[in-house]
Amino acid sequence: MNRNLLAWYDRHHRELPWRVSPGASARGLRPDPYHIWLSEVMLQQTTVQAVKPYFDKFLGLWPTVADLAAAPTEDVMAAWAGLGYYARARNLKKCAEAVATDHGGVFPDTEAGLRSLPGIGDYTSAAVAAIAFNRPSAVMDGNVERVISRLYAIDAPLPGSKPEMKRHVAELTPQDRPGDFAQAMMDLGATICTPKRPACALCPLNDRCLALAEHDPERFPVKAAKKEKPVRFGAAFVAVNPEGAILLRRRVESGLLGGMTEVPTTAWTARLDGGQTIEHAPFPARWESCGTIVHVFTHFELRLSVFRAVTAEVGLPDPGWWEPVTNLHAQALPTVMKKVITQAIPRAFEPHPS
DNA sequence: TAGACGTGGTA
DNA sequence: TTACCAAGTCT
Repeated sequence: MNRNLLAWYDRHHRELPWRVSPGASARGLRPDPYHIWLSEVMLQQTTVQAVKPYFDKFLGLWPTVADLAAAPTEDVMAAWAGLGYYARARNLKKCAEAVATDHGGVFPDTEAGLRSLPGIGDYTSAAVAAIAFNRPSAVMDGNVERVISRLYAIDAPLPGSKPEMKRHVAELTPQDRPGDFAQAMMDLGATICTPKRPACALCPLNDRCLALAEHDPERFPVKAAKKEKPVRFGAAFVAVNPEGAILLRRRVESGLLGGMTEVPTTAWTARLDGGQTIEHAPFPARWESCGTIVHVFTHFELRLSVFRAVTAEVGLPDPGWWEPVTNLHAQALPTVMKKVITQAIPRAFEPHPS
């Protein structure tokens, strides 16, 4: 089974910016642990395509973990803006600092050592240990869960079935080439053993897949039913001053969009109850309605009424600051806030003639 | 332990 | 268009 999978990986592995190809790996070339760690954190709940430009940007800005550890947190948050799950960026910075100060700038080379660092959980510690250090750790992400659940036709629903699946992964993981094995399982899940319409005819494991034998691989993995997504309402205020700057402020460090930049908004409530009016604007002004934007988060849908005003204000409000519209691209603005600002100022994020 | 936590792509 | 999904972690 491992021989089939690794032979398939040797021929069909994906070429990725952070990856050392299996041929080079066989000649003893190891990937940079910093690159592997950075890519793994970015890839948490995120697609390869979305990660690639961010990975390149981060390596350009911070070529080593020491550079990242020394960077201002606001710069890291701004560079991460748009990638989502911003706790990852906060923990990324904390982890880099821990590696720099507590580990002499060198990543721990064991699963347990990695697991103790901020933002590194069961999956990432196993993945970095296997891929960067060739440790035979049991690497299980969503791809591997799908592959395993089909190989063994596991009827018990996720996430309860995780321990059972992890035992199978551990038992399958070879002492030889464990890093390639982990990447092979994930590539298989991403390209062959896909959620919909898996390409079983091309699968190197199709001779031992119980789900295929049952003629319904799409039935796996079985998952617990999800809950309905609630709707929340609020208002957002885009103030433009005479110098062409807009009023921004920083969100608190924890929770939703923690540490990111926003325009002033009302609280986001479950009902349109009158708490979304211009009385809640950061200051009195001739606020004009610009319509609404809708943004869907993981656990709720947000509908924001957007207002715009041109003000005579140039002084520094407290809290907050005036940021030139021409410099918005350098801010730690999450996507929902870019939507709000674009609703009020349609060309705000277009390139400026200089 | 189950909920919080983003975003963009695909069918 | 709605629904699901993508290399999870933290509390």
